[in-house]
Amino acid sequence: MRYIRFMNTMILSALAEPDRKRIVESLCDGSRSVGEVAEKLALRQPQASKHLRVLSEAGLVEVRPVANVRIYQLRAQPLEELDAWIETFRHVWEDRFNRLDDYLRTLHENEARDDSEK
Amino acid sequence: MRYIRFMNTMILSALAEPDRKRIVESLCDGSRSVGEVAEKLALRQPQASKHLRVLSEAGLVEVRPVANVRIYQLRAQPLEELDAWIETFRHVWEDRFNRLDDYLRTLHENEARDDSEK
DNA sequence: ACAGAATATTCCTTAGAGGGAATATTTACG
DNA sequence: CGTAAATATTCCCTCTAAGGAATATTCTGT
Repeated sequence: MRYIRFMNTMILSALAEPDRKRIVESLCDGSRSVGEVAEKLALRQPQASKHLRVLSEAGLVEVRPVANVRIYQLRAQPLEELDAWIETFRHVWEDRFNRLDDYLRTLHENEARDDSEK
Repeated sequence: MRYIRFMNTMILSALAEPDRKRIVESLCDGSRSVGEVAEKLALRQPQASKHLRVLSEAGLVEVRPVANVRIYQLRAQPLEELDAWIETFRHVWEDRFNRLDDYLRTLHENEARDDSEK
């Protein structure tokens, strides 16, 4: 089976950390400085910085230095990739025939040894 | 800020493990027994079993015993949740005004101390 | 060049995840 | 009931990730 898009697990593990997921969510409505992120999410500055680093290395955010402040904002690409990847599974929750397929497959499984099915 | 759907980080960390992500992808086109999963992905049986357990606890798959075989298949709900969650960010890669917004916000940031803006 | 923000990094420690190997469990079947 | 196949679990070990505290770095303004 072939998948349309490449989906890096780095993105997923970056998002798998609760605080980092919160950071990403908080950046959803605009960019923020490290201090703002830390304050808003009640994180200590070093932890905010570390998390933002991981997010940055995963490509989920990008930095922009402004005065003596660093503004972080979401990057579109990995989010789009994730969206495309999950799209691959859309049929799982839309196809009504999945259950039937699986049922037939189960029977097949069950009688594979007998080789007696169609 | 409020988010439409609840998105469990357990789902994300389950998917963050490369082999587990492969398992999920391999279940995309139908259910499979543990043995099939293990063979197809060149995993040892115990590891396949352990990974499937984690996926199961995250709600990503469900089991169905058939004969002396256990058939695993994807569950729709968490995938749908993930889709809904990522949907929250759609504007990030669609809005053309994001950059402008961010630029304005940057200026705001820069002058916040002066308290000179509205 | 200096002082003081804002941010990044380092070091240390700890908790948890994941693999390997061995073993337990379940189920079908004779 | 005993055996064999399929699967789950346990134990042990290692490696990495994450937090805390302290410190280094970078940038701005003077």
